[in-house]
Amino acid sequence: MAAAPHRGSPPDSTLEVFGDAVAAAAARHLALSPAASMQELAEAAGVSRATLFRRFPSRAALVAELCEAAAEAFARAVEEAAPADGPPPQALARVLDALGRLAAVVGLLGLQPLQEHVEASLLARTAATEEALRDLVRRGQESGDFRVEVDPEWVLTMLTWLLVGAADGVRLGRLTAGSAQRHLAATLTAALHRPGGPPRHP
Amino acid sequence: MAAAPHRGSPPDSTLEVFGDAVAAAAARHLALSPAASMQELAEAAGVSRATLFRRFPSRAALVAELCEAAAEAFARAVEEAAPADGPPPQALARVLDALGRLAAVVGLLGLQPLQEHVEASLLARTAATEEALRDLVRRGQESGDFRVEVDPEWVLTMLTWLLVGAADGVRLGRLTAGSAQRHLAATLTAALHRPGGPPRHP
DNA sequence: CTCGCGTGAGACTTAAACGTCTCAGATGAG
DNA sequence: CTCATCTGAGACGTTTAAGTCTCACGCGAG
Repeated sequence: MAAAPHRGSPPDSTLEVFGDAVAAAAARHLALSPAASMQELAEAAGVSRATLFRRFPSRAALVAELCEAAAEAFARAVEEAAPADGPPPQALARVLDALGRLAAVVGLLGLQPLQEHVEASLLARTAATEEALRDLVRRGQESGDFRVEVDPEWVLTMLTWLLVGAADGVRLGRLTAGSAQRHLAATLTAALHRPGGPPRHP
Repeated sequence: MAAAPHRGSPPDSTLEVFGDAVAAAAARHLALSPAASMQELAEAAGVSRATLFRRFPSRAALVAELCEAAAEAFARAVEEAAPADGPPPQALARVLDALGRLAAVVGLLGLQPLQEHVEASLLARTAATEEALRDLVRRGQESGDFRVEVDPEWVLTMLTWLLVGAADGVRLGRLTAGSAQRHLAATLTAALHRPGGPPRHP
């Protein structure tokens, strides 16, 4: 009987990422339990299995749609943080702040086993975003703010997997969302910033 | 647990972790493809499905055994690095060196979806190891070598997931095993070490 | 040569999940 | 009131992979 419990103000940021409540609930459950069946996902979303199939033609389509929404959110967050603008340290801070808030939402979806072509499509969607982040790293290295010995590729790896780790730590109750976000930012900052002094512009 | 067929000189470090060649091959394939069927795993190991079932009574048993071997290797590597001995910076370096070499072997197995009780058993096995690592962090903080604002819990999270990330980066061809290991160590070191000066012992 | 052991091949049963379909009840608009 | 629509419940067929079993082959030991 509980179709759409629209109450006062849903503090749930997954909603705005995944569009509707069913998708959001399914995403949450799928993140905790990657092998969940359509039955389980329907229960988690509070609808019947039939309704879930009406909304998503197949399980693969469901997973693909959720992962694409997550990738989209990731890409938009980075874009809005404008990594190409202003001094690299500040740009990095903006990016980390934006991504930290996404951890709980999209982190664990990164673990989802995907079909080949879906994974390729996701990589294609985020390729430009990743390149923008690599550019930021290189820009900071040229300006003297960031360590030159850090591979931009490793920065992407850190970003991706520490996001997942933050989400997992929160899931296991080992970290709070706030502390995870702070530690994520602090770690990336420490890894990138040169220990000595910031810039020198000859 | 069958006997180990010791032949000439296997250059494959997965062998010594997983005991026999069948288990090692299955582990490698399972890491790349977490949803692989017994058919696929048998082919990857170069044996028939029947033989795979003779070696492992069920798929769950296979996954459990591989993950337990990985956890065992992780725990042993940390123990042998003696995190409680000597100055914290050196102890940390030993631990990171040992774990970096394990990345390719055990990293991706951490992603495996496990049954509840198996996961619990793994966590129980590694609890002491994790506590030893937390102790190392705290010891370094008390000695003034490490930043006090870093949560030991976050260090474990970083360690775990950057290990996975390193393995994944190598799998995707984005990083080489050597560079991944170096970056892993550099990142943890940068995240932990105090930027100013090492110790002060009043 | 012959025995015994392990392996590969493949048939078979079972279990679980996917995906389709139908039908009855609830709800809201006109 | 009536109709259109959406939903839940559940039956149903299909597929896929797990797990079991049998049998024939190869190979080394005695």
